[in-house]
Amino acid sequence: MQLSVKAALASASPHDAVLLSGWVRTRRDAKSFSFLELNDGSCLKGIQIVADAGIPGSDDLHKMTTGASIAVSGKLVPSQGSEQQWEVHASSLSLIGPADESYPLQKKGHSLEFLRSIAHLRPRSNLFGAVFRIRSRLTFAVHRFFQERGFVNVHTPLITASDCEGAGEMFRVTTLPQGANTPPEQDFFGRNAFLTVSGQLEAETFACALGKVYTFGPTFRAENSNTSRHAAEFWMIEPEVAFCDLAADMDLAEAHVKDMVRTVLSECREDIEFCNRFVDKELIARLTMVAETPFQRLTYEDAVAILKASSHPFEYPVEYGLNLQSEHERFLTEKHFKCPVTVYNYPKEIKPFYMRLNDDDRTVAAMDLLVPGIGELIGGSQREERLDVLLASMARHNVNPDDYWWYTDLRKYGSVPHAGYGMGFERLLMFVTGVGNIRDVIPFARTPGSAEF
RNA sequence: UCCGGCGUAGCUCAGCGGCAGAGCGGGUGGCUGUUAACCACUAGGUCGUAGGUUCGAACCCUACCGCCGGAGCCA
Repeated sequence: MQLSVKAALASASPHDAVLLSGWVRTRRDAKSFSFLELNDGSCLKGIQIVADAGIPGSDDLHKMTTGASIAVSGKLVPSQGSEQQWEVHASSLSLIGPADESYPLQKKGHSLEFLRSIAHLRPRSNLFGAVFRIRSRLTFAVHRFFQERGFVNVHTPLITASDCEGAGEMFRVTTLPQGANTPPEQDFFGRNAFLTVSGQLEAETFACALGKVYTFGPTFRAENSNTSRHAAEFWMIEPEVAFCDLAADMDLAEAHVKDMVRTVLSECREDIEFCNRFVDKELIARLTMVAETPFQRLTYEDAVAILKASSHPFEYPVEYGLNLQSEHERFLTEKHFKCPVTVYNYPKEIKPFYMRLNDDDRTVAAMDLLVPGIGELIGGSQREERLDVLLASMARHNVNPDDYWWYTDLRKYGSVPHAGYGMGFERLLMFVTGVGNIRDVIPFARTPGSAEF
């Protein structure tokens, strides 16, 4: 019977004939037999293979070094060793693909920086195996969370012609030859085109038809930002809900974060425990707190008051009308409240044109959800649904309404209050694994000056 | 893009003006129901690149490249 290592380790009873295949992590030879640790990626742990000298295939044992791929058939039996419940007594071995002495992964730990330089091999390490199994499970959980609540998934375009969505520099998409000075009318789309920085505006059109929608896909930013929390290509989750105000939007965001955290705690336990042991010793305690504690919620104005009243020495000034800096956000969530915090109602001057103007005429219905260790995990808002107010806001932000005729149309035909937010999927992964660099939670990171693999 | 730090063996690092080093990993041999096994031996180097200072540079200076941390922008 062909078994994954995960299935073999979870077996309830011995088995006379099993077949496993995977990669050798380590081998220890005795005179008359060898121990092999076999890992196939199905789970964190490997299974111990006991191979007596002389069985079919044992002539190749010396080639079954760390990194080699092999197939093993034999019996699944209780282990005599104290560190595992089951092991396989091999009846035959088969070397599938050897790995010579240049194989770069050792049995012992490597730095994350080195593993980044061998991104094609790092999923074979314990940490990256765990991170990418969690990433997969969380991808599934995102869809489950929204589908269970009646949301419709929308595939918004990756190529867009809106050239100023207010979310940073964009990559241009063109088929024109390099250096050509051809007008955009002669380009592939008959105009300038770019990789999307957000599916929000398109998602709004679908929310104003299907009610509750979400997008979950890659987005692109051509910002030259060189930090551990930014990538040029990253995945974003963007729900958009019709007949929804900011309070309900914040409720959804909080439920969403809690659901993601509970998912990894219950469905990725072994991998999360590995992260807790080797990445961040506070991880499980923090995630448990997040799953169980209500999030704090306060206005931007109250947040500024708290920051001004604190004796904490901030590098940047705190003043109403200025953006909260990273150090301010982290003080609120890590030091002051010691739990996730949602800050809402920001001054209209520091937020984009599409956010709904509040009755005070000074603030917009925006919210940022801040979490310990990461800072901003979610940014969202109630959208401006009143055509005249939206047009005034566009004018204030120097946005040409003609470029957004389809967006303003939504306000002309059956306009409704609606709201949504964006959650960076990699930021979420950093938060639930404790991994400190975005390059280590995405399979092949694209950052300024770096697109190897 | 700005500020700071770091580039020495496959990996992690020490050496900081006078013979190029250690641990791990690799190879060879031994030993052992072992499990980051253990013991012995052994191979392995353009000290990031280019220039400069000096009798002499891995070490001091300059520029560039790369990486890391922080900041800005944001998710």
